[in-house]
Amino acid sequence: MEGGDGRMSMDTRKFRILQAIIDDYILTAIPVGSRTISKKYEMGLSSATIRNEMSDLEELGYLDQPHVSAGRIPSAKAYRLYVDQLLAKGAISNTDAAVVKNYFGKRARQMEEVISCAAQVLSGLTHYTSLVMSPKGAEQRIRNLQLVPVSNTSALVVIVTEGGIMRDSVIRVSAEMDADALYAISRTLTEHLSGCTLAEAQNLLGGTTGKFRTNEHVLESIADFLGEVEQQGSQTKLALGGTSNIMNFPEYSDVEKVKGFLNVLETKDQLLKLLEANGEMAFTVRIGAETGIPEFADCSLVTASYCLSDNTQGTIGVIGPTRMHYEHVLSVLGTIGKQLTDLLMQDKE
Amino acid sequence: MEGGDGRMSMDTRKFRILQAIIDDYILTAIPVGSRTISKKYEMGLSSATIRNEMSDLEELGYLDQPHVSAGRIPSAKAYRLYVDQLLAKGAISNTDAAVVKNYFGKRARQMEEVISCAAQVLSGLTHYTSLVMSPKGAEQRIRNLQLVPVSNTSALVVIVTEGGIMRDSVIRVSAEMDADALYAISRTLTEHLSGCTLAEAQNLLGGTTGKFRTNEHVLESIADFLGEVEQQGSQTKLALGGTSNIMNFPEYSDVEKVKGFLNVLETKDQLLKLLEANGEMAFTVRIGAETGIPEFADCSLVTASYCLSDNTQGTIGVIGPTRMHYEHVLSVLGTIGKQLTDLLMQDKE
DNA sequence: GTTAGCACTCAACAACCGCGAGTGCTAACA
DNA sequence: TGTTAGCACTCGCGGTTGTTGAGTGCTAAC
Repeated sequence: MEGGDGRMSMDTRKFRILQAIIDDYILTAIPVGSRTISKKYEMGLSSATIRNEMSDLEELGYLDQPHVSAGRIPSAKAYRLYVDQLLAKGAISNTDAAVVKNYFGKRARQMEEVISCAAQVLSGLTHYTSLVMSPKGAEQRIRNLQLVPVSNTSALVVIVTEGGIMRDSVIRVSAEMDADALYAISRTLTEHLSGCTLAEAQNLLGGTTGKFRTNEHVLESIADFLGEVEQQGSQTKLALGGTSNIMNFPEYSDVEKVKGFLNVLETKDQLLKLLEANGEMAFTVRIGAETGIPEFADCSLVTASYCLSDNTQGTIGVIGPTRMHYEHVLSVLGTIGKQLTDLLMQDKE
Repeated sequence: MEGGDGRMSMDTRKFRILQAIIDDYILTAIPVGSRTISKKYEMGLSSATIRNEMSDLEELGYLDQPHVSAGRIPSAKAYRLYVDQLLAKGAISNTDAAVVKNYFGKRARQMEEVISCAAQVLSGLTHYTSLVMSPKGAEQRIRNLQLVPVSNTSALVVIVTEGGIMRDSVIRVSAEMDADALYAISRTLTEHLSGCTLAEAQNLLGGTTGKFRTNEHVLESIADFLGEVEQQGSQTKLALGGTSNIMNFPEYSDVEKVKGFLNVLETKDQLLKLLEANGEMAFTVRIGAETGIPEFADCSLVTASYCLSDNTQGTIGVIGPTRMHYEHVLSVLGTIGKQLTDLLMQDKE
């Protein structure tokens, strides 16, 4: 057979047939037979010939057969080939950036809002489940700290860090402090703490009581708050979008499977691990078992990264069935990633 | 039969039997037969007698029969009776308040955080889906407005309103403003605007340019922001918890039903309408069709209210299958409602 | 190398059947 | 008069069986 003997390989015709099978299966989710290929996709070949090729493709590991009298479905290896070829070609078309830009409002906002908005856009455009992960909070240095009176006995602590990230919290203050007094404290604190990391600032406040001329209680509260902010900031944020989209695919017509899927999404640590291992690749595609999560056995995870500043980067991704519309997803991810980078870089200034 | 003739009514024995049926069905979700009742629940009556009573109960509309050779299931009317009697009895036991209190952190926080945290607690304790709605934002009066420098060309606007609700946003400012300049503006603005509603303040800023000694661009940005806050604040916030809990119930072992259910949850307007119509009742229970939403046909919605201040109240609620564990849900709702009221009242001061 | 033809396989679907849980009715009983 | 045992009846459920049809692999002819 073929070129002489037993050794058979992937020629272009086989590849074209495989491509057709993948395309059809992505569209319909039903095993595709030789007749379908020879008729729907004009190959100029009879079903019998296709059949022979399909048999070869199965032997090569690119096709699976659910049972003997069913059509073939692409194996993970097939998707891998398909995706690699897609990425090698490099020409990932760009989704209309204007559309995307429109989704995000115009205002600069808290990181969390941006993250969650991006997740909405991403799942809206792809119809899959989306993940958006903020960068691992690099050490934030304080730029400004200010107390704003809220009531007679409480004030709002606002912290602005270099990353442009702000956080606030209410603390109690003694009644005799008016706005000016609070401002005076704010100035002093900012003077001493600006440029410090959150941890340093916390130590500074905790250790040297009396150095600042105000009552200790307030300093203590602020120190506590700094600790909290640091903890919160250092842990990466994760937003999900379109979690129920998975139910639109016949692969998940079983409630138990859906439950398993959603459970994984809810326990975010697993996801974080998955998203962190991104490397410097523009795109990462994990197909089926490559995700390492049993519940995602017939899902693929496609991720891309965006940059917050020169050294910190976040990840955006999409989860859907392995028969995912990779080309479209890659295109959308690329566009939104770029968009997000722009948005956050400018925000920082 | 019974007391003379055709006219039959609900005596205590019938009631006890109905109660047993409801209890059993809530527990098992399978139609309950006469034998089960006479054996598992010690009535001192034979299955034949129970059978007669069940037949009567069906005629009275309290029981349904999926098909002739199956047991009976409680009708909506039965649940209604059951719940009404539960509410009349009044003795809704209190869930351990300490446990609940623990779930909420200690710090005072933004309304949204509290809302979403409450939803988590609620679904965690009940294993149903939970809804927490913030009160329709009553007109908020400004208490304080402050600009905090973020970078050379941008500042954070912090607004504190009487409700204790704070909001922030970044605006651009000209480069020559330092912290003191911003503080000066803040003082002036606070002086002029404190006590105003957000809308009034917006008008004031928009109309009388030049009255404040600073560049118009900043005032405009602040005015814009005020408008946004007002709009955001006036629309009620809604948080959900345990949305995927519904899949734990055999009533929703069909993916299509689950999808329908989750879709309703995602289009929040329907829910808001449902939650708003609460009245002054401590508790509201809507059973099956009473919800007015077809997708909730075999769900019940139990709501309770909490108070933010004397005149504004929010709603918390739970959605689960009609065979819901009402007693427990009412108890948890009561406790969390109280807890929430405390938390927010104190926060306000 | 390609293709028509044919025998074969096997999931999906429908029809069927027996089991058993549960009922309603009747007649006997306290 | 209310309660109960007994019995015939109903009908969903689970398992089996038969049929159909899509799809294959193989062979032989082109």
